[in-house]
Amino acid sequence: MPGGSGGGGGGHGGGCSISSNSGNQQSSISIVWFRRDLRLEDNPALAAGVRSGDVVAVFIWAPEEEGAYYPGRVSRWWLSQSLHHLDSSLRSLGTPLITKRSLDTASTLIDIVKATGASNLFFNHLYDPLSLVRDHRLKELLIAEGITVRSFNADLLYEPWEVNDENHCPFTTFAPFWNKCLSMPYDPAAPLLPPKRISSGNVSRCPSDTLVFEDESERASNALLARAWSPGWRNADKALMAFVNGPLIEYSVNRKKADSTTTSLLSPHLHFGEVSVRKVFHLVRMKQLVWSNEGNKAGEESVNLFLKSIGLREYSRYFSFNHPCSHERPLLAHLRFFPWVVDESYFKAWRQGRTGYPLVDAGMRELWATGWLHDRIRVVVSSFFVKVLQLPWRWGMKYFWDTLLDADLESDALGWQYISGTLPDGRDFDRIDNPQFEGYKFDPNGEYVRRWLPELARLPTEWIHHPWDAPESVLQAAGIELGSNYPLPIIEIAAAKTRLQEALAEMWQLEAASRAAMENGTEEGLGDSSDVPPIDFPRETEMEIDHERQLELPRINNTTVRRHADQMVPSMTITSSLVRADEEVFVDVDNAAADSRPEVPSTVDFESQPQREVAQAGVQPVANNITPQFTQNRLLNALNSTAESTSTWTEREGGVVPVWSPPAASSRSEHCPDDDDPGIGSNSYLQRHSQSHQMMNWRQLSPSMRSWEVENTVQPNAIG
DNA sequence: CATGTTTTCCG
DNA sequence: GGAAAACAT
Repeated sequence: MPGGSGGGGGGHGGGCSISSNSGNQQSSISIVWFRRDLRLEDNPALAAGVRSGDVVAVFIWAPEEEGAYYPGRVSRWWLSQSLHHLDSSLRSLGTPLITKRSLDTASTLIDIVKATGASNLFFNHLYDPLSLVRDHRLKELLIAEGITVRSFNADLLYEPWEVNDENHCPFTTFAPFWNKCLSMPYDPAAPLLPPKRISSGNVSRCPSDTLVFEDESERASNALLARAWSPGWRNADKALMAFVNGPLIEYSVNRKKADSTTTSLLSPHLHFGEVSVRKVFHLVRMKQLVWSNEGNKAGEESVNLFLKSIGLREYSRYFSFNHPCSHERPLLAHLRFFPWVVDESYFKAWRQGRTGYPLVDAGMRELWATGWLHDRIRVVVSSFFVKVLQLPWRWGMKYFWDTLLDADLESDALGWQYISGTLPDGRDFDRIDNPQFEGYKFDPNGEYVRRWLPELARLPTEWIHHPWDAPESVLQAAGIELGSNYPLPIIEIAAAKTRLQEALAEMWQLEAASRAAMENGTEEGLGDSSDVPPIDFPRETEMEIDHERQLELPRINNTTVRRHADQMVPSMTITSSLVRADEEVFVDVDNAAADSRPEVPSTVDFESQPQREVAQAGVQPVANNITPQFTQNRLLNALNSTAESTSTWTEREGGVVPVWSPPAASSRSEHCPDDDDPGIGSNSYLQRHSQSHQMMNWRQLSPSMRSWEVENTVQPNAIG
């Protein structure tokens, strides 16, 4: 094995636990670095800080480090609210939250160390590719400064490296993974209680920066979010309790509904770590026990289903950890050859909810207006995106990232790969779901469509999910003129099916050609050139949106260079100006507000929706240089700073820490570190080519790691 | 009640 | 597309 391993400073646990200045553990000062674990309850890093003495609680805002994945507007709104909440609760226990604006997290942390005299740094693990690399590097830097660094699992039931199949290999499909999680020999760690009080480190020389999460143009839209959501860990806990004691029991019977009233609505809370997934798990399992004793079949079923969705979140981290480029490249190798349709007008129609398929359009408008979508509808719109429009899934993923309140890189990457059929257990590649049928399945009475597509509000249920079949007289009576008032289907499903067949044929052809080229040793030619280049998110995206919304939105002036693709959400005004009151299209807002559970606003003014094609050929020039490539380069640069081509594990106090070093830097710097990953073949490909199908990931690069695993069955979260 | 037929459900 | 479940005969 190539020696050294990145964890040079680490070695064994003892090596890095040498505290500097204070001999007395009791009085040492710890930095507790909050990231996506914005809670006081069941927060192992915070608990460790409190236990070892004085605490300096820190949040660092360094969005530039996120590259292409600068958080979207609604996501930033949530973050700002959540931080505010965290700050107040920390203060009530005795210490403030220090917030810092930074371009380089590591050096900011070192500055804080110097300003406060801290000797420990505690934080909880993250599993997205950027964090894996950054946190590892940062850990080494701080250790080199003489700081004790410990990190913990606060986000998962089990760390990714704990869950393996009988051959000690990571699972490549969800079902066995989740079965294994549910039958582990030890339970997930029990949730920790919040500290009773926190002794504050001296932060007088460490002032907070004021963090700015929204600009003027965003304020109005953001104000409306507060109507529907309450960020913050205390509120997350309330939401959890409300769900577990309420809708959970009906979860299984309600899963055919498109509306949000029966979902947990926990995902944004979970994304920011406002609630511990282990707490969710334990609570839900208690319920399961009770219902199982009562012989409540439906209740048990509900719990299993709900836990499965928790499992998917868990799996998304697992997946990201094992395949650090999962947000950028398909897992199945042959998918690299799929000829995606790079058509920005399709993309635009999809974003605007003007595809001509009511269920899809309703979903896209809900997403646009509220930052929220029921999981079912996410599947509908994304599957339409990939299978019917055949747009590159990464565009869709990026749009979700920009618009969803619970945007989550790992979950969304998994979701889009699942939909795109790029996972071994993903959806069938060649079958297209028909939005018309799904419409009658998830929205049998058309209520959902009518709520979000006022222009179809008067169409009878019989035609609501396929207006193109409706007789002219019916359309007239409903005030619909297809093609002007509401679009005709952007693509016929039948046409989409044949087009998909053709595309797949082409994909297999290219794949075969590439493989042949490889075998002839002429991989230069086809192998390289047909490697899917990173797909740039269309440049004008954010601009178009601005233009189209300009009537009602205060907008950033044209010359401003937006550093990120973002959405501007139309104002949601409580109005009946557009739709007559007697039509009952809109839910009474007061009633909605009276509900104690957070609810998506149900009233929207769609006056702003463009009613005719926006004739706009001129694409605004915009410097949107933040593309996925940018991320890749960043990742690679970070990786290149550690020289060894090996990966290994390092056990440190407070946790097992993944240490990730890349394969030796290749000359193809534009590629992902795991670019040589052959991915997994389809079944047929797999049989033909049994060697190359293995999931090559960085874990397999290191034989040393294997032996480590065998020797150590440490529970990483066991602290104290 | 067994058997054939249609529908539903897939992570 | 194939298994399981619901439905029909």
